[in-house]
Amino acid sequence: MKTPTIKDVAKRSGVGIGTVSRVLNGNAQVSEKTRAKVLKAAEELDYSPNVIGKKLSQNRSYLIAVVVPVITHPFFANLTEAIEVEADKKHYSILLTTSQHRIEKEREILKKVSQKEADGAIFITHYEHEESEFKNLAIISIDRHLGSQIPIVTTNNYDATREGIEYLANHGCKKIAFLGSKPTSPSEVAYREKAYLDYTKEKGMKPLVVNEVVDHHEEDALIEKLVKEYPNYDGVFVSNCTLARILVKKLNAKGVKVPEDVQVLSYDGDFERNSFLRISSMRQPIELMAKKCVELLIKLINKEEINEKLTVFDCQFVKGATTY
Amino acid sequence: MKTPTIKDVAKRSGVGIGTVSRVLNGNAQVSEKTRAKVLKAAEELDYSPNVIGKKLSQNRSYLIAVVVPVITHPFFANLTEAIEVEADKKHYSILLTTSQHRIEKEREILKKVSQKEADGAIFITHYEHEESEFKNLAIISIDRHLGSQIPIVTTNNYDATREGIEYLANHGCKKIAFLGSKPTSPSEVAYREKAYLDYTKEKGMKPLVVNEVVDHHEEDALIEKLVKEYPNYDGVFVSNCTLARILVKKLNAKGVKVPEDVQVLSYDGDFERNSFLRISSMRQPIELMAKKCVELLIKLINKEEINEKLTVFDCQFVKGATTY
DNA sequence: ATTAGAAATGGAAACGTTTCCATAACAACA
DNA sequence: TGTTGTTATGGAAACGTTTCCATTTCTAAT
Repeated sequence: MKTPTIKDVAKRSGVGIGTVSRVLNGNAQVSEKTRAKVLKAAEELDYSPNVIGKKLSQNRSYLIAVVVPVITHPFFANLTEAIEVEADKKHYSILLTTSQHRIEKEREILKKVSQKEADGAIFITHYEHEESEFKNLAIISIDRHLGSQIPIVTTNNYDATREGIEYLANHGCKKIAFLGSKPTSPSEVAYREKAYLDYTKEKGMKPLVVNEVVDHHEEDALIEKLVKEYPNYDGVFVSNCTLARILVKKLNAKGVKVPEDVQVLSYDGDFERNSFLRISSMRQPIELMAKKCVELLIKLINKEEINEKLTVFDCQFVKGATTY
Repeated sequence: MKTPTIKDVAKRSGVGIGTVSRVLNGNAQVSEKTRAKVLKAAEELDYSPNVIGKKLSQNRSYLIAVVVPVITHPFFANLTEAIEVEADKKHYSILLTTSQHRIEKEREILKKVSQKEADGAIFITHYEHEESEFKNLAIISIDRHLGSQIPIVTTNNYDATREGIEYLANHGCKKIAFLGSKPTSPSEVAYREKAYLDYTKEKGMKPLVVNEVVDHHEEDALIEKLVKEYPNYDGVFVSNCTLARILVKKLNAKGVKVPEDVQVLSYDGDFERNSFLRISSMRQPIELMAKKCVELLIKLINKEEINEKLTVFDCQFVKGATTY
C-alpha cells in the first residue's frame, strides 16, 4: 500500500499532473469544476504532497541550520527558539545542529550546508574557520567575524558595556573590575573589554581585568582568579551571564555579599527560568536579533542584495538582585 | 556558475555517473584507477553531492522531528540535545519543532512528518490528538499515550515517586503533600499521583493533593493553592522541577524555610545550570532515554519489528539543597 | 457562424541522486 | 587462442515534485 503520489491524484480526478499541482498550490488559474474534482480525489486518497520531491524540483530545502555549541545553555536556547518562531512564519524549518564545543563537528555542519542539506545557516558559535569554508554559502553570524562576506548581527557592545559600568559607578562602586572569557576569534564581543579599558583610562582608574581565552569547562578556574582579588574591587562588569552566575556563587561561598560588598552587572541578559537570583544585566534583544537574522538569511538565500553587513541592536538595562 | 553535479564529475573524469556514485559512496567494487580519476575530478570541481537528490532517490529525509512545547525549558533542552547527539551518531539530523503550547502548531508538525519532511518524530509534549492523525507514521512518545500503536519511553513513575516519598518520610516528614499539574492526556506521568495516593492510604495518612490541569502560564495560581495550605505539611513531593522551583520561591517569600520547615523533593531532575539552589530530585536518565528513543525510531523508520511498546527506565535520587 | 484573445489544461523536461540491468573488460585457465 | 567466470562500467529508469510550452477550450465580440 504505497502512499499516493500526484500521479494517483491526477489519474483519479481525470486531469493532468500539472493541473493537480496548480490546484494544490493555488498559484494559477484553474476552473472551479476542475479544482473541485482534484480536491475530492486528493481527499479520497488522503494525499499529501511529498516534500522531498518539491524540494528537489525547486532545489531548495526550506531549512535553516542553527549552529550553536549546545542547546542546553539558556542564552542559546532562547535565541534558537526565537529563530524557530521567526523562521516558521516564513515557512522555513530549523535544522538544529550543536557543535558540542568541537570544531570538527562545526566543519561537518558547514559541509551539510554546502551539500544543500539546509539553504543557509545562522552561526552562534566560537570557532575560527578558514574563510574558504564559507564560500558562497548563505550564512549569518551573531557577534563573530566569520569572514569578510558574512553579515553580522550584534549589539552595541561598546556603548552598552560603558553604560553598565557607569551604572555601577553611579551606584556607589569605586573600584570596578572586568570579567570575561576572551573570544577565540575576531568578534564584536571584544569591544566589551575595550569599553572597560577606555573607561578606566579616562577616569584614571587602575584597571582590573580577568579576561582570558578559556575552554568552556575551565570557567571555574578563570573566575577563581578574580575571586582571589577581593577586596580589590567593589563592582564587577561581567561579559556574560554564565560567568556572572558562577562568580556570584563563588563570592557568596567566600562570604562576600552581593550586592552589599560587590555589585555584579552582566552582559547578555538573564535567561535562566525561575532563577533564585536574578542577575542584573544589559539585556540583548534576542527576539529582534532573531528576526533580523532570519530576514537577512532569507535575502541571502534568495540572492538579494544586502546592504547591512553589520546590524547593531541596543541592549537594555534590566535590574536584578545583584546591583543596587 | 552553477554548482557542479554528479554529471559534471562524470564528464570530467570520463566515466559514467553510476561509477561516480559508486566511488563516492564506496559501497561497490571500483577499479583503483577509476577511483583515482573520479576523486581527482571531484576534488578539482570542488564537488559535494546534493543531499536533496539523494534523499529523493532513497525517499528518505534522514531527519527526525523533535516535538517539544518550547526549547527554552531546561528539561526539554537537555532531552533534545541528548537526542541530537544520538541521532548524529546514526547520521540523522534534527528538525527542531516547537509547538509553543499550541495544539494547532502540533498538528502542522504532524503534517510535516506525513509529508516526509522528516522520516519520523519524537514527541515530548502534552496535547491529545486523534489516533488517526498518527496513521502509519514513525513516532515515539515520551511518557504520553498518543495512540495504541505509538511506543512509549518513560521512567518508573510509580516506583520512583514512592521511593521519593519514602525518602521524605525517612527524613522526618510527617505530613507529605503532593503537587503536580495533571496531564491533559493519558500519560505514564499519572502514576506519580497514584503512587502518592496509594502510599498515604496504606499509611493511614490524610492526603493533601494539589494536582490540576493547568495551562503553562497558570502555574503560579496552582502553586499558590498549596502555599496557602501551609503549615498543613512539612514535606512536598512535586511532579516536576519547574513547579518545585516556583514552590520553593513562593514558600521562601512567605518566610517558610526549605528544607528546615518544609522539605521539597521533585521528579524530573534539576537541569537548571549554575542554579543557586539545587532541587532534590528523582532524576530521569535523559541520555539513556534519548538513546532508546532514537534506536526505536530508526527501527520504526526501517519498518523493523518492535517488541517494546513500553520502555521503562529507573530514576535516581539526587540530593539537592531542598531536603535533608 | 466566425474568429481573436484569454483562460485552462496536459504532459514533457528538469531537479540530482541511487540502483538496476545489460554490456564490456579483464583474468585465468584449458 | 578461445572460453568461462568474475569484476567493472555505462546509462536508463525511478524517486515526486514544479514549471514551461504547446495545445485545447472557452468567452465574447463581430
